[in-house]
Amino acid sequence: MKIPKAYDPNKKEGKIYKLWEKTGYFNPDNLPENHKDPFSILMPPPNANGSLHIGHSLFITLQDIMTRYNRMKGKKALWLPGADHAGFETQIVFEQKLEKEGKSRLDMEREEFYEKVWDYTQKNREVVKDQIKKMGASCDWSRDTFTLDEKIVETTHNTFKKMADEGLIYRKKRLVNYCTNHQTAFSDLEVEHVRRKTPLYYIKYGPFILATTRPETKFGDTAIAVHPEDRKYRKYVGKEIRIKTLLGEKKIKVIQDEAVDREFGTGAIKVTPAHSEVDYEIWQRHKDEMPDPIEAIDKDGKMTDVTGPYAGMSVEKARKKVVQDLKKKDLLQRIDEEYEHNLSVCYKCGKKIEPILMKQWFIDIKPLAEPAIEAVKSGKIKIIPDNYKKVYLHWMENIKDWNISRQNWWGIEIPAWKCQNCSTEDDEKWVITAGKKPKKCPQCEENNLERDGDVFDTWFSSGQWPFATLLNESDLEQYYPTSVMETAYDILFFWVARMIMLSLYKTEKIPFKTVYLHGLVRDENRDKMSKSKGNVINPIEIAEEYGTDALRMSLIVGNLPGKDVVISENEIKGYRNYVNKIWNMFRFLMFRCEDYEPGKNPKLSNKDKKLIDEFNEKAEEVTSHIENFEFSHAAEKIYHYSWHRFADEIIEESKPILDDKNKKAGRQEVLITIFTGILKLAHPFIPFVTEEIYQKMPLEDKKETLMIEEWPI
RNA sequence: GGGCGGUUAGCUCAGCGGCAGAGCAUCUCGCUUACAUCGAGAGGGUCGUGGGUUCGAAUCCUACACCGCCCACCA
Repeated sequence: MKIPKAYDPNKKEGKIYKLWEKTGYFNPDNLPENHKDPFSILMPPPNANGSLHIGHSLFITLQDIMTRYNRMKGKKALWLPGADHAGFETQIVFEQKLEKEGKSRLDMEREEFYEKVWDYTQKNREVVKDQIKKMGASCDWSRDTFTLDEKIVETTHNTFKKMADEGLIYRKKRLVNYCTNHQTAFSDLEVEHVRRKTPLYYIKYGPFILATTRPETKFGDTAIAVHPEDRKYRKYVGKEIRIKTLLGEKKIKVIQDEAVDREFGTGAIKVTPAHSEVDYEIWQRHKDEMPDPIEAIDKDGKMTDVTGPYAGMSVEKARKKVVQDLKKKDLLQRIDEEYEHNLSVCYKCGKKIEPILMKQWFIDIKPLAEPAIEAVKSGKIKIIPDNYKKVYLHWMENIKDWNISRQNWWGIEIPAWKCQNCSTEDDEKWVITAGKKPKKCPQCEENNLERDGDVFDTWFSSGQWPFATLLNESDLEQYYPTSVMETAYDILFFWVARMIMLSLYKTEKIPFKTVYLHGLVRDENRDKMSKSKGNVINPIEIAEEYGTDALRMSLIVGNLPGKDVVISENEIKGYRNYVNKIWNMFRFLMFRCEDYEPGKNPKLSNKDKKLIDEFNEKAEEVTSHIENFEFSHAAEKIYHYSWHRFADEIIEESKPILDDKNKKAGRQEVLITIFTGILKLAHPFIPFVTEEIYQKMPLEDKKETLMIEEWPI
């Protein structure tokens, strides 16, 4: 057998993956009969709107390690892959693409746009699929699921209908986070807060001086609020006072509310329920003392008609003008330019989020949160690392109703129709179905129904991923609840928390037993990788240059749960060397064991036996690390043992022994046994090179693939 | 404002009560028929700071400093 000096991953990996696919063992239904107990992981579906990045490689590697390990352990291992339509995100990516071509979504009908995005995602899906394969993922492609597959859409609709029937869905005009740039509302999670310096304006309101950063919202003022214990304003409380405004005189009531901070500004604030979260809540508490909210800003971020001469102006322009005019009319006391506060911005475009009153669909979330809290508190769901348990519980215990409607085109449409006959402005009559358009309104019995048009927050459907993907009965029975949910810590609330709530609600079972959270991948300078910084490591290019196995090792060693992982090309190069080292151990063995016959069981010396025992001890350690989700330690141990113990010492010591006719056979047996053991232990981490070698090893009872070999110990 | 994590060799990080560790990088020597993508060897650390517990502290407690992250309605 002629064996090249260096292992060339690029030449081999594609072929090896094809071999694995050919065996069919990625699909647990095809595994040999002795694989009984199920093990299941659902892949967090990568977005079908771009290509694989290093973060994907990380989770693919972690999940593949768990899957391959459990498969070798004799489990009926299922790793179910998928792709995410990623509603809002994809719409933006696609709109940017259109913009580059000089086109816009608004030039076409909604159906046409939808079809185009559909085609786009389907193409991308194929690209991503090939890239996942390139990473060596041993997932079951026969169960590959797209988040817009019929069964997922149906499930989503069903859940919505069930919730609506049980009174957990409501549609209400409420203050929502609205991005005037993207023209959609968001849930609280899509809003980011940035620290900004904003001028704080002190405006005269009759006898009051009120501090605000947003003078342009003054047209929406419906009260002045002071703290209940603040004595200095006591004489005004409960009274309507007359004030001079830019639009003439106005009467406004003074109320008391705990939410007012006496230290802020002058201790009295203007209440603008239509454009501020705090103020909205004050209004909720004082409805009988205050008029209805006045909307001064519309969905386009323009001033409304109630603002008189300012109507139609953008918020920014209006603010400048209002400040100017206040000065002119001597209504501005002073400006504090040094004021710093938190500004809400869109997580995607970074532009200011405008809180405005809108009708949206909400989930009454508390009833869902309670069992989700219990599941984690009781330990039925274990979170690794465990400090995230606290983070999860804190969020869950303070959860707010979830706005699930988005004003986008790309996504799953909300199955709700409004009866045009029965609805009034204040009292809308909606018909909610499990997907199909209703024939008539149950009230007026006529068909004058109009679809809502909004789509679901993508996380509402992905939150149902665990049971939606396993819908056929035998899968649900065997693989649900799944064994592990492996994902990044930054989507703990977005996704993991929602999966727990929605799964418990719909199936009355936990969706997974363990949540393993990994960190973000950073460059040598600990910077987050981003295209604009130019520090991205493209996993596909790296895999082509150094091999997927090397990339996988570098992603795993030094990577602890919940912590960010730093990788560099230099490090990857180091693991490329390691992979080659393994290759050369194999080369040495083949060179010196040409006359080795498997299955002969030669007599072993005491020293030989000791070496085997030593390996078994190592294998036990590695196994226990994997069982405890300590993949970094497991990989490091295999690395260290195979290189610095097996190659540096055992092989070196064996050289003279292999020259000794009497001891040779026993030593060959030992070396081959231990090395085969190393291949097995290392397989989940570096599947390609180990498989390539395994295929060429002279072994008794050799399996079709190392993938289904028995785990040592 | 609340919470979490971190601070150990040049870099990335283990170790978490008993002689300071690994990988990468650096330096020296070596192309010896497995491998120069290699081998043999070397240098390099008051374990963030102060206090405490202990026979013994990188490890436990406590205060502080700095870095990072998350949550939060401070207008």
